[in-house]
Amino acid sequence: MTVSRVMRKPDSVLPATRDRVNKAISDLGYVPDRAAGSLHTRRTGFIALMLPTLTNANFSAVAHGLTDALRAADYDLLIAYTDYSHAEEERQLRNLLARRPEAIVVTGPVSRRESARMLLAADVPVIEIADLPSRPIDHVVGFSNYQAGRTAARYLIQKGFKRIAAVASTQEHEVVDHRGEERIRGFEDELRLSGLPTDLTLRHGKAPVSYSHGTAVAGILLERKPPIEAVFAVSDLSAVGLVMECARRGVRVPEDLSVMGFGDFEIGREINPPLTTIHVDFRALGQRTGQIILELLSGEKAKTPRIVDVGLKVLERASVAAGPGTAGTPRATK
Amino acid sequence: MTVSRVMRKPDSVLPATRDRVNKAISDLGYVPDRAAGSLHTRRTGFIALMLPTLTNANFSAVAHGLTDALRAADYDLLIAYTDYSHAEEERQLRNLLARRPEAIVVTGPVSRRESARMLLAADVPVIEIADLPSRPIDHVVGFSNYQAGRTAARYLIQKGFKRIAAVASTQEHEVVDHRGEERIRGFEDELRLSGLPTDLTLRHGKAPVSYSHGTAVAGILLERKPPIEAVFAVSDLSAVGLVMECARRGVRVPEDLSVMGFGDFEIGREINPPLTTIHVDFRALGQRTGQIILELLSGEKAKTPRIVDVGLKVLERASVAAGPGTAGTPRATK
DNA sequence: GCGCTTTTTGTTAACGTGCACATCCATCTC
DNA sequence: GAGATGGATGTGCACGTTAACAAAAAGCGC
Repeated sequence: MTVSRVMRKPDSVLPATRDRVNKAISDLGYVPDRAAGSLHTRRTGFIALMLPTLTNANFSAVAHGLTDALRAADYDLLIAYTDYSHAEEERQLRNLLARRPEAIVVTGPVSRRESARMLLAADVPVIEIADLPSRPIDHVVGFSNYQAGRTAARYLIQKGFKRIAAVASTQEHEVVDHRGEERIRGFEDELRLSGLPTDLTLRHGKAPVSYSHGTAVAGILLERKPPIEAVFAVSDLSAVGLVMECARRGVRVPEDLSVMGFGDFEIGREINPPLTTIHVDFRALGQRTGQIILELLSGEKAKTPRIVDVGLKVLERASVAAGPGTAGTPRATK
Repeated sequence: MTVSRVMRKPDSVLPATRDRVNKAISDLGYVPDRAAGSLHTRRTGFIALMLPTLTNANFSAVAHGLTDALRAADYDLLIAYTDYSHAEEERQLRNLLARRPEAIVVTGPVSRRESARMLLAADVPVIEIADLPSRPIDHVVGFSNYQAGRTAARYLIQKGFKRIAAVASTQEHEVVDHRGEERIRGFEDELRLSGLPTDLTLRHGKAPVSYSHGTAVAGILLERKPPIEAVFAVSDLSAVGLVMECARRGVRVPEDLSVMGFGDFEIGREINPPLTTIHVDFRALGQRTGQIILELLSGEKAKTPRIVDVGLKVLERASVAAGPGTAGTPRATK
């Protein structure tokens, strides 16, 4: 007991005793067992974070942001990833709950009923991030992937393009990039509103998409007749692969094909031409999530679910030009 | 107790009872508390993984590989990252140990004496990964970063280059990319052995390096007189940034400057020209680490520390040409 | 130095689970 | 039908920690 006091409120122990205890701690290399402590205090110090994958800079940024916010408060992140599989999500969720996290952060809307039931039963704050679910379980810190898609389409339409394609992964039964699909849905809806065709959407491969996705779809995309004028890729990574493959084939971006991505990955800024994309501040999203968790756990829980939209913005760079529908390309008007 | 039996050996309970229990479990959304279980069984099911950062595809690959290997055995990964800071490493380590992991995986050699002492006192298998420490604590699954550097230098020297630079991050007191430094050390040693100057090494910014590191050093590098013929970057990411900046400046790679990276990041394959680099199979490294942990924990522990070198190989791509010291460039000989 | 207050240290019990053992009940054997 | 057998279920305890309380020690005023 005195040891416990030395570690937790050193001032309540006489300096002489404290020194003796500290010596013993140091000699033995004693580190208290938090599992045992948790059992008594009912506080595990775990925050669960469920991501589709770790191999994605934006999701890593969320983890970093969360850590930033939680570091001072001595919470540990318990990270799980699902590889975009619903079955795996449910499995991982059960695992996580067995660790009694004090809050649970899940990426995007929880897909399965069973998963949602488990979350409700766990009776801890649940924060869905990186999307705005139509029927949230509890709290939300995200942005509308649907609106991201519509915004992208609107941008390309305003630029004067008519033949606009989208590229995404295929939808398999268990493995679905739900947020990517929402972007595609918004994109196609916006095209429809402008009376443009939506049958140019190209699906290939399994989520998550990466550079090779873009290189793989480039061939198919470039063969389309009449030629496609602009493409929106669900992810910058695919968009970058596409731009690179265009360079290899001698197809000029944006003169021959305009390319737009999503996610504002660092590489998009560096390639030539720099990639026009949609930016979401994922690190801030993670930090905001962390702050909300701290508020919720510090007891001042206004019971009302918090819904935070961190927004998004188009980053105009050079991979999108003006389309044939405009008076002329910026180049021509100069 | 009967509930415990239903969950762990269902056959030892009468079907009728089992059904009743399962119904209650399902109604309540009961998930057993592993912390409480661990207290009794002395098995937490945690494997600790300490990484410098999550925002690095190769380290993420290690995590994925580890998970692959451990998934079947019902272990959970407890991931911590240090942002390359020694102080943070020690802090995180203390945190991790409080969770009583059954094995601890740390990236690279443990830098601080205090950290090493804690690991020893924890009395669980320790696996140092992604390097070959000269004085390992316990087990090792890695490769020699020093040899990676020497290999890179040897490759560039054989190509006929004389003025060869290296780019890396600066060494700050607390924030050091130790493995990157090892590569630079090996690189410079090999240059020295060939009587080449080592004063062309350029340091910039704090670890970890990324694309912007490459773009930032490009200017300085290209101003050197007489001109530098080839560059080795501690990371592909920096190398890619460098190649991109060269493209913007009209400097041809590899005709005007040969560039070599390390890590075989996916983007290196996609850029133009594709990046010559050193490949290490980080996913396999993670899987191998997982296998070894399973062997060690399944009791058949041959007490002898296991030292596994997963090796590395040069991936010859187009960003390195033949140097001025050769009879001619490959292009010329054709 | 005596009684009082305050500070420091010690004791007990409980958190949720699972092993070991105890008990119970149905079935079988003779 | 009494006793033995074996399978199913229940009970007690321990794991390492900490809150609450109890006890002891130290400080203080007169």
